[in-house]
Amino acid sequence: MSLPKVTLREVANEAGVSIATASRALGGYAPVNEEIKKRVFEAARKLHYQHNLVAKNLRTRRTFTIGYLLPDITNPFYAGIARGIQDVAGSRGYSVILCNNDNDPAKTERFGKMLLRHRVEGIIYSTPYNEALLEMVETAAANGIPVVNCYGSTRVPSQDLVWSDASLGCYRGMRYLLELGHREIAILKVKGSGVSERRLEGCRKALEEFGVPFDPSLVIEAGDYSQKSGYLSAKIFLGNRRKPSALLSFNEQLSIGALKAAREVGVRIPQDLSVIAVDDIIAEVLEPPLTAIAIPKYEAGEITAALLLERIEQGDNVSSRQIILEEKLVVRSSTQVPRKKEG
Amino acid sequence: MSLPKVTLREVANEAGVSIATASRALGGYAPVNEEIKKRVFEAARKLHYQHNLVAKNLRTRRTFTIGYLLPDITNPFYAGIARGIQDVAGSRGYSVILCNNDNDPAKTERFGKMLLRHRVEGIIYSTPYNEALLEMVETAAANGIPVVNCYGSTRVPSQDLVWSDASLGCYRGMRYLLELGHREIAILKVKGSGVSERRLEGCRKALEEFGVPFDPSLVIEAGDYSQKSGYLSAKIFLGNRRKPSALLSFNEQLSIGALKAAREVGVRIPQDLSVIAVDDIIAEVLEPPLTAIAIPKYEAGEITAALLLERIEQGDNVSSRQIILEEKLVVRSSTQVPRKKEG
DNA sequence: GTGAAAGCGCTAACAC
DNA sequence: GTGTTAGCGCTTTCAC
Repeated sequence: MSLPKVTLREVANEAGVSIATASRALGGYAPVNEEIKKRVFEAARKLHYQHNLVAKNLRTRRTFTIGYLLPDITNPFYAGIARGIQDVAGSRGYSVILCNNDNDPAKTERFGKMLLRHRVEGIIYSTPYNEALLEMVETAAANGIPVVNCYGSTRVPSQDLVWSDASLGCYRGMRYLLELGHREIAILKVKGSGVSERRLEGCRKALEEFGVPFDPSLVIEAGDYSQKSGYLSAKIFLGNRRKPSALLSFNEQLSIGALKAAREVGVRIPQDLSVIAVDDIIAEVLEPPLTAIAIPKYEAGEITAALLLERIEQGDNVSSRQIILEEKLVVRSSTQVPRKKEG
Repeated sequence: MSLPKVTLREVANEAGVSIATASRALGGYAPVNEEIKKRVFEAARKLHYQHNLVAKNLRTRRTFTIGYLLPDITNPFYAGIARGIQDVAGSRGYSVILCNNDNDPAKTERFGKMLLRHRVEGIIYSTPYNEALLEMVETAAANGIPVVNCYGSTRVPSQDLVWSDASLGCYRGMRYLLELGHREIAILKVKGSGVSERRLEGCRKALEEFGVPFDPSLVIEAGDYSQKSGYLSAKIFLGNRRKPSALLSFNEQLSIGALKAAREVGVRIPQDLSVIAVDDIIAEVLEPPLTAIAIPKYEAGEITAALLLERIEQGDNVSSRQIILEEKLVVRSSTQVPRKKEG
């Protein structure tokens, strides 16, 4: 392969100056005679010189690279965050290495080590708790490389954290349903999920404000955040004698399953059942287009990256920050006023 | 920040051996006395030594890093490819730097240069043609770093190319409709798209095999691959006197728009109109679940990465390869036999 | 302003 | 098997 790699030495020779001068001219590290500068640039162009960042990084002990540890880039939620991160990192001259860990501790450990060895200058993570993640964060901290949490484990103490207010989001959704006149509102949550608990809090707060007693029997617990779980859970509550007039589900995938179940048993949306889903990835193209509680993934990514770069560049002497973004309600056609009660 | 960074020197001192021996022990570059080896590992562990890849990379002139140039990771199509790439790269010890260029020549140029300066060992691209892309590919080639095209510009000559057979995919979709008995089949393509032309070829081949004359008036040209274009185009053909019994659309987003238009004018799917879409990202959760022609994005990513790594490791003396994957038909409920013609 | 030289942290000859 | 030494390609004192 490859032609003889051209280094600063060649450029310097071609321009008839020392390596140091060539470096200074090209890198703008120190003032260089204009005429010489021109000669150096000309030589570099002519030889197709490509600045070797590996060498530079070794010498300067900086890499302008950060790592992003996420479950799966194929999940649009994380893709949104990733894009936000990359946009601000890129605009400030940093590259980012993506690591899909599938929430697998073994992969987390492998990638974590890899990032540290690559001497990334900072790490962002969006993954749930496990031992390997905790250890990664700790050794990173011990090595003085900042770590910021963006929708990742709340059980891992990290310097900065970016999330959105799950409680507020659901408070808003619930309020909207209550304002429409709904009083029997089913809630589709996920068992054992901390976020689900916070969402539930928001719901309760709204109910309280409307003087509607919280009814635990209207809370359905799905096994996980999947379409299938949503489908199965919805089948159960749709089969009950009790007919809620609205459903607030804590995840888009769950809602898709619920929609399918509703269609199968002839429950029309929104005429028979109003539906709100958390997250707004494909809600708009579903049938009917879903009223949704939108999570600001892209903005979260941007802000997270900004916090990280600040720590990298200003040094690590800032106290830890928690940024909680808002989740907004996007009203579409899956919600309407409830039908009058029969009987 | 940071504790005094521990280097091989410290580890060697701690273990009471030379730097070279420590390096050999840790890196497994050469046989080392078992007992000494143990001492070195123990010292490394004790000091929390992290192998410095920047230094190693400079010395060995390798980086085990590749670059992936794509339009936008937020687009599930590219996210699928990216995941395939990262999985095989990761499993073979390579990291990948993602670059979202939004098809913007300026970004393409910036990222291209950045990758070369980082001394990536190979580049994969999935972006349409522009001058900057062409130049990037050429300078990479000139520097001996292999470049592989995965669903990227067919106008840029590259060493290897991975695509799927657009013509075959649509041939299969068309055949399926014809087998069901459809004879008036509308085709929703995109103006000025090379892929669309190949898809059209597949359609014509199927029609020919069934002895059904190709009718250009059934081909609708959308302005681009967006929902809105699909909606507008569908509105037009649904309003015509001529009522095709089926629609084959060359993109999922187009189909979503078409579905919406159909609902608005009371055309039921599949009773009044059978629909097939190309690509299978959210086709399953649409209403009705769409029969789709699936594009093997993940597999394409895997294969592309494998080809690239092969070139990196075996050297560049293989002749160029073109891998054309199959697109498969996934039958769901948006297609059925046509209704009998009225009158 | 410019050049000589040291050295970032590692690996790989080369001797022993 | 092990140690000594010479770089990888840069940036950055330090002299001039």
